[in-house]
Amino acid sequence: MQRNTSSAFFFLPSAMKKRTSIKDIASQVGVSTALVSYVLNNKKEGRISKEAAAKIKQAAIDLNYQPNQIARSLQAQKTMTIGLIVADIANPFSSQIARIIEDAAQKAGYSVIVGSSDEKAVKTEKLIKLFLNRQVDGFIIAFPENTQTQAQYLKQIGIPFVMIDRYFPEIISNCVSINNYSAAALAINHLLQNGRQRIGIVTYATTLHHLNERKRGAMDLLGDNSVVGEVRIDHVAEDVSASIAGFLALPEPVDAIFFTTNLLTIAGLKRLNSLKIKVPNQIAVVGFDETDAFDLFYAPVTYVRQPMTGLGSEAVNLLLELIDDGNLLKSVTLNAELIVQQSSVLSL
Amino acid sequence: MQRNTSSAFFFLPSAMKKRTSIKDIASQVGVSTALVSYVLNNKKEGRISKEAAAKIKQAAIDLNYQPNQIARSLQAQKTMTIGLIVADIANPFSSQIARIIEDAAQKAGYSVIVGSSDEKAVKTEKLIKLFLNRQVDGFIIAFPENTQTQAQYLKQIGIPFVMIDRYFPEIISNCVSINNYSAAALAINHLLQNGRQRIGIVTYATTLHHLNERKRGAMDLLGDNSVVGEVRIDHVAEDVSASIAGFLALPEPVDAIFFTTNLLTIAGLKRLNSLKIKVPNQIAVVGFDETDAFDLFYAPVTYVRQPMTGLGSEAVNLLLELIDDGNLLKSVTLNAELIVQQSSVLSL
DNA sequence: TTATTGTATTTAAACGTTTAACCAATTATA
DNA sequence: TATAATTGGTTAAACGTTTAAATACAATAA
Repeated sequence: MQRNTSSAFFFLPSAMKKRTSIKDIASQVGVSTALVSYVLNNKKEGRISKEAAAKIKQAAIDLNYQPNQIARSLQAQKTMTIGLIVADIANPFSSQIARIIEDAAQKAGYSVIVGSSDEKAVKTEKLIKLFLNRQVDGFIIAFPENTQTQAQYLKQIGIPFVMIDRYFPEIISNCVSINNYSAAALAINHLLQNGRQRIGIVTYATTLHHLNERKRGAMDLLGDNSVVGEVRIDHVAEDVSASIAGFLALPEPVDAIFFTTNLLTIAGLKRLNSLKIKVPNQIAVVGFDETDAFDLFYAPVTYVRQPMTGLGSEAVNLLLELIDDGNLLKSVTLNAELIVQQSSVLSL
Repeated sequence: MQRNTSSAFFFLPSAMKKRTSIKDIASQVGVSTALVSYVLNNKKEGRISKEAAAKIKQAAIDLNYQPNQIARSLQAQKTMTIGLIVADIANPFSSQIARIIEDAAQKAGYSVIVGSSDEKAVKTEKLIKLFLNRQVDGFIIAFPENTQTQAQYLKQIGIPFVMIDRYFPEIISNCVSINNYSAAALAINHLLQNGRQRIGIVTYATTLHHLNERKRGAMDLLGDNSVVGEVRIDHVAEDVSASIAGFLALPEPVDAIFFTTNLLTIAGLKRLNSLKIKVPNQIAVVGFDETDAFDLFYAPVTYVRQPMTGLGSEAVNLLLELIDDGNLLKSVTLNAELIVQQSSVLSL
């Protein structure tokens, strides 16, 4: 019985055809695998005969050769892969950043593997382990609360990583973020300049430094006039409603609200809608982060716009530098801008 | 001069510490690497002495051993990785799907590597090549226009893949999508039942079958009463405005508009806003796909809701089945539902 | 005694690359 | 003519796993 390749193929578990390797090219051309590798990688230029090179290149095309990146990674001890951990890839802030990082990484020949932490320390740790096992060359991470241990671990094992958006002031490490304090100040100053006196701040009940900087930036300007509503991350709708209710029940009710994240802003606007509170007439609103939703609100929402492209591309740049020189220590702080729309200005 | 490990470490290009391998465990315990592998993978149970097993497990913990998934992949010819190609990960539809796929894949021990095609055939092809080189075990792809060639190529090389959302009727292959025809019919019937007579359809000028099914589902119900505005994908704002202008300039202007995607809906609402057209009084609106923006519109938008979780998890399930049995041929069609809100109903 | 069976472990090859080191043949140099 | 240099290529090891097959030893059976 004759057993050609196609009958052997019959016995494969799946219908998947075997891919051609450097070995196949070598045996077809009648040279060593080393030579094939040299030719295909343009190494040892000039030290290889034109004919051999031509034959090899042709065979590579004929056989539709595609290098096996896994084998390459194993040998090079480098996977050309970046692990990205965001809070939730379904959140527009995360997905926009992810997109920018994807593009920037791709330009440098890197792929990105993404995971969502859901703001949970355990999930973060799991993802880090998982990505480490997959031998990523470095991480870009938006660390959730209480993950100092994980950040320290990464430092300890010496793998390159950059914190994005979030950071721990007590851990010196590479970081790309905006100046949250002044971003919040921007928002509050704008409200004050537009005649608002009592400004409510809605933020998360959290130890996350970047959010607390936003709160601090706002409160430092408001002094005794500031009122804060704190929202539990797993009770957003409920606690936002409660915060707003609290603001309105004050002897001197608020005439403006500053929300410190996009999700809080959206929840807040929904609540204000259902309370039939007119924006900006009764209450002025300033949000954080860009989303389509803000533009569709009857009074398009004024918001603090983070430089997403800057954040993403700087994070990738920094990581690549870091991969090159593990001892580098560098942080990038960008500035946010205020996009003024109708939700905060009576005259508009 | 003494050269201990820490001084050797000094010469590494980066600050990265070497990870411990199965070989390190083997030499520390004084056994072969094979035995270590057997123990750590719980193979050959009962055929290994308790003491050896215990010593190995302890050493693995002491040395903080983490298996190298790359080496494993090379040997197993399986990377436990899924390649996901979406139109644009920054689009909420894509990122929601991505999130669900990420979770479902993770449960099965798979990681996901994502790429955005930007609706371009060339980018799709690039990503496919890239992911193939990275030896993904299978693909989940939302194919853009004119990528039949790429789909055929995947079939030809025999790698498992499932089309999600988009599909080519002429290519028999595994697919997970909604019934777009009846989804559109759902929207139109609702408008008709609410007394709308002249209904404009805003859709992309495209050969994408799923979108044309939406158009067909709508037009079949409307017959001669239907008017269609077609939007070029790279001129969304401009062409949506033109479409709406066209609808209004008709001898018998439209009293309702059905948008076939989320981006079109958002662009349309912005335009209606700036034209100060009252929704639903002057024009009723039905959109497609869920987004926060719809709820923040002054008349929360009625929309066709795709079962995102269903789509994502079915896609993963199907792909896993396919990886198991490459000859399987199966498609999953889910139904969409209509979320009725104020944008389409006067009485609400 | 020799074979047989079991148990515990090792050997060695394989996965697909890359690359330092080596080798053979030809040409140039002393 | 011997030797060095150049040209064009090969060998073999390595990356970190897995795993079929071999082996070594002890206990049991014939």
